[in-house]
Amino acid sequence: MENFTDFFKKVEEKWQRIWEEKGVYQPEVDESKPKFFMTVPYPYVSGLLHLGSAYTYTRGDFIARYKRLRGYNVLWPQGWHLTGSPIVSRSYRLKMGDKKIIEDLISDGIPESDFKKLENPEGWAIYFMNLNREAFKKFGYSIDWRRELYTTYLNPWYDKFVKWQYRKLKEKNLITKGSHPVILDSKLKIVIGDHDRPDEYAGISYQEGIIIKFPLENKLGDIEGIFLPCFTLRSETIYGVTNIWINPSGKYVLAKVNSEYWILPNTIILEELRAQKFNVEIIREVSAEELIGKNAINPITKDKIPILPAKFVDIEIGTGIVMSVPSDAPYDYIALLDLTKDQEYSKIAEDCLRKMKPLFRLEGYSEFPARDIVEKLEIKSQEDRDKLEKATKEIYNKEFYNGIAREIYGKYAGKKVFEFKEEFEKEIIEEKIAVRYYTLPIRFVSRYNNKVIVGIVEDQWFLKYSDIEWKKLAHECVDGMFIYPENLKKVFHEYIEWYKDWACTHQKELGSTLPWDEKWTLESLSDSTLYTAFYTIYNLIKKIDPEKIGDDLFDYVFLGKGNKEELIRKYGEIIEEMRREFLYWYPVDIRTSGKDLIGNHFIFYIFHHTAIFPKELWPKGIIINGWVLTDGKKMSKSLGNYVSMKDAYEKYSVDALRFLIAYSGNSGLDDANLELSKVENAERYLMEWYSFCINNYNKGRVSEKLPVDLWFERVLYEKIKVIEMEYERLNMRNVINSIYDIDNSYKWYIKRCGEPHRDVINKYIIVKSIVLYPIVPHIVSEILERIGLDPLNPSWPYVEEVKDFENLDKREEYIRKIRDDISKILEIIRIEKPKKIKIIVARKEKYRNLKENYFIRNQEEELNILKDAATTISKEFYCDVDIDIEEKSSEEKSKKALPGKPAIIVI
RNA sequence: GCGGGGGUGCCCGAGAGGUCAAAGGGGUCGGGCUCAAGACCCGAUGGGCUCAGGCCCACCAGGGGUUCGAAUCCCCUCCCCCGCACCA
Repeated sequence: MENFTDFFKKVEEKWQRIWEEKGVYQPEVDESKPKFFMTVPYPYVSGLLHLGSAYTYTRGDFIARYKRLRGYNVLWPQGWHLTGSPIVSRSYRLKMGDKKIIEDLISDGIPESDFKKLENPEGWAIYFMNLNREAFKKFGYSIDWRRELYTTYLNPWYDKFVKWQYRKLKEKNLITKGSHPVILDSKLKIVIGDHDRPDEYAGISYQEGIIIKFPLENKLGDIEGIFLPCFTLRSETIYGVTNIWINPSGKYVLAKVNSEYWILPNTIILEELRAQKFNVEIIREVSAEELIGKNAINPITKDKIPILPAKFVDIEIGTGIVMSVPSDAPYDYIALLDLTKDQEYSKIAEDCLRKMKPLFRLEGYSEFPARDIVEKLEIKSQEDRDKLEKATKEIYNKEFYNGIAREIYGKYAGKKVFEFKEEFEKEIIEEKIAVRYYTLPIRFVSRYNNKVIVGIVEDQWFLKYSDIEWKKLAHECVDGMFIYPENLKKVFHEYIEWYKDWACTHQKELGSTLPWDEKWTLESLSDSTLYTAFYTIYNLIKKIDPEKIGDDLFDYVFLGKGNKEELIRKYGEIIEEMRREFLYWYPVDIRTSGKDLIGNHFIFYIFHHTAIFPKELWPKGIIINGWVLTDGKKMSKSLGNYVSMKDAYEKYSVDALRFLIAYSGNSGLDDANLELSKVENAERYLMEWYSFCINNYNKGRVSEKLPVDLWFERVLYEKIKVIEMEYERLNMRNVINSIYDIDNSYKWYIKRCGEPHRDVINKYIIVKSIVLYPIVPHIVSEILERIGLDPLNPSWPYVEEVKDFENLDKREEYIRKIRDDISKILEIIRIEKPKKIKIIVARKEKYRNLKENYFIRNQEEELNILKDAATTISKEFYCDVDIDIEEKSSEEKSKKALPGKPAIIVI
C-alpha cells in the first residue's frame, strides 16, 4: 500500500520551520513595492475550529500567496474573537458539570486533565486560541503572527482601541440611548443569558406583542371602568374577537395599573409588568367565577363579548387573559368547540362560533382558516398541544405574509398583514386602546431558582444604523468596492437600507466596556468592525504600556490629528512608525469570508469604516464563499462527518487537504464540496508531479522547436492568463481545472513529439509548479529547491506570448480529428490491430475555391501537417502510416478526399 | 410575502444564443495490466437506424414566446435552499 502521507508531513514541517525561522511572512513597510493587505474575519474561539473554517482561511492563504507571487508586499494578519456569551456560557457549564459540554470536549479530543483550565472564560479562550493557532500554522498559512490579536478587556491594547472607536462614534452622534427589552431574573433583577438557565431553555428569547385593553361592561363591586388586558401577538385579529378567555382555576386580582383598573392573574406577570415600568398595585383578589359569564366590550368594534373559561390559558404567560379569535386562531376555535359540549356554556359557545367573522382572504383556505386547519390536522381538543402549536404557527405565518385584509379593516382593506400591522399597532397604542408589551413564550426559572421575566432597560445603547447620512456613506463605500460575486453588491445595499438601530451593548459577557457607561459591554458584532486597522500597528503598540495609551495616540496614528512633537515626547518615535505602517497598509484590499457574514459583520465593517475614516481608507474588496460540505454532506457532529482542523492535519497531509479545499469550489454563494475521500488521490497527484519535476527538469531534446513545441508553449501562455483571472476572484476550482487542462495538453504534446523539448518541459514544470504554489506551497517549495530555484521567493512565471501565426491550434485540432476518425473507423469495422493506415490528401484542384478563412490553403500544406502527424498516428495504432495524394492513389475511396478531410483507408 | 441563490443526463457538476447529446468528475458495464486486490490505462453509458469516419428522433423543472436557430433571451407556473436581525 502506497502511502505518501509521511513524506508530505516531513516536507510540510520542514518548510513551515524555514518560513518561521526566516520570518518570510513578516512584511515590512516598503514604499518601493506595491502593498496588498488581505484579511479574513477572525473566528470565534469557543472550541476547535473545523474544516468549514479551514476552507475560509485556506482561501485567504491562496490569495495572499498568489499576490506575493505577483510581486506584492503582502500582509495577512490574524486574530481571535472572544467577545460575547458562548465562551462564558460554556466554561460556566463545564464548571457545573454539564454533560453535553463534557461530551463535546471529549469528542474534540480534549484530555480531561485539561478541563480545570477551561473552567473560567479566560482559561477557555486562551486554551482554544492556542490549539487553533497551532492548526493555522500546521495548515501552512502565511500569517504575520507578530500581529496576532484577540478581543475583549483581556487584551488591554485592543480594549483601548475599541474604547477610542466608540468615543469617536459618540462624538459623531452615531450612538443613541433607548430602551430595550431583556430577560431578567425576577428576584435578582440581573440579565439571564443562556448560561444562567437550564439547557433546555437556552436560546429562548422574548416576544414582542401588545396588550389590548377590553373594558368590562359592568362595574365590579363599586368600581367602574375596569379593563381586561389581553396580551396578543396578533393584534390585527381584534376585529374577529368573539369572546375572552380566562383560566377557570386561575387566581386573579383587581389591580390599579398606573391610573387604570385592570384584572390580572396573581402570578409572576405582576412582577413582569412592573419590570416593564407599569405601576401595579393590588386592590383585591378576584375569582374566575366572578368574571366568567360577564361581558366585555371590544374596544374597536364595540361588540359585546362574553368572558369564558379555557384550560389552555396559562396564567403565567402574557397577561393570563386571552382574546379569542376562533376564525383565525386554532386554540380559540377548538376551545369554543370543546365548550359547546359543556352544559353551562354550550349556548354561549355556539353563539360565539356563529359570530365568527371572516378577517383575511388567504389562498387555499376558507374564510375561517382556523377551522380548516383544526379539521385538516384532526385536532380533537385543546389538550392536543403539539398539533395546536403547529397549526397556530402555520396560520400565523401564512396570514402574516399572504393574508389580505377584508373590507372590515377599513383603510387597511386589501393590504397584507405585514404591510399594515406596524401602523395599525402604532395607531391603537396612540389611541390608548393598547400598550406595547414583551413576554416569554414559556415561563422558566433561572439557575438561581427564580422565575424569569422580561424587563425593559431604559439605558440601552444603540448604534444609529438608521441614520440616513450614515447609510449614504455606506452605500457609497459599497459602490466603490470590488465585491465578488458582483451580484452581491445589490444584497449589500439592501442590508444597509434595512438596518435599524442596533443594540450594541450587553451585560455579563466577555468584551470591552462602553467607555462612558461601564456597566455595559459591547456585544460581539459591535466590537469587531474596525480592527483591520488595528492590525497594522498592533505589533508596535504592544511595545507601549497600555496604561499610558490615550485617545490622542489613536487620533494621531489613524486620523493624523494632534501635535506630533508633543505626542512623540509622550509615546516616543514609535508613533511615527505606527502612522507610517497604517498609511502604508491601509485600506484593506481584500477581505474574504463566508456568505453568513454578509448581512451582519460585513455591513458593520462597512458602516464603521465610513464613519471613522476618510474615503481613501475605506475597504476596497470583499470576496464571498459558500458553506462547506464534506463528501457532499453538511458537516455535523451528529452525522459523524465532523472533522476539526486538528483532526485533519493530524491525519492527512496538509498539501493534499489544501488541494482538495481549492478544488472543492469557487467563490460565490454555492456550497463547496470538500471530498475528503479523495485525499489519497490528491496525494498521489502531487507526488507524481513532484517526481516528474525532479526527474525531468532540464532533460529533453535540444533542437529547433517544432510546431508542436510552440503549440504547447502557446497552451501554457493561454492558460496562465485564465488562471490569473481566476485567482483574482478566488475561483479556485477553476484554477485547478485549468491546471488539469494543461496536464491534458501535455499528454497530447508527448504523444505528438515523443521526446519533449528541454525549454518546453522546463517551462511546463515551472508554470505548473508556480501556479500550484499558493495551493500546495510545501511540496512546491520542495520541488523548487530540488530543481535549483529559489523556494523562498518564487515569482509568477513570465510566459512569452506565443501568437497563433502558424495556426498551431488548428493544426493540432486537425491532427486530433484524424486520429479520432481512425479510431472510429476501427471500431465500426471491428479491427483491433490494423496492418496499415493510408491517408490520402485531396487533389490539387479541390483547394481552389476554399473559404478565405480556412487554415489549410493548398495540398502541400496539408501534406506537411500529415507527415508531421504520421509518427504520432503510427505509434498510437502500432502500424505503418502511408501518406498519399489523390492524384497518385489507386484507391477508389481517395476520390472522396476533401481539403482538410483526407480519405482514410485502414487495412 | 420580500430579498438572494438554485432546478442540466444514474449522481455531482460545467455551460449562458449556433461549433450542444451537452465539458469534467463519480458510479455502473465491458476490456487491458495483474497470482490477486487497489492503483492505473482504454472503451461504453437517452432512443433508434447504419458493419468506413455516418444518419434520424427525443432532451437541460413545466408551459408559452422571441429567433433562421434556445439548456442558454423574454413571459407565466411549479419546486428546492438561505436570510428576514439584537446572534456568533
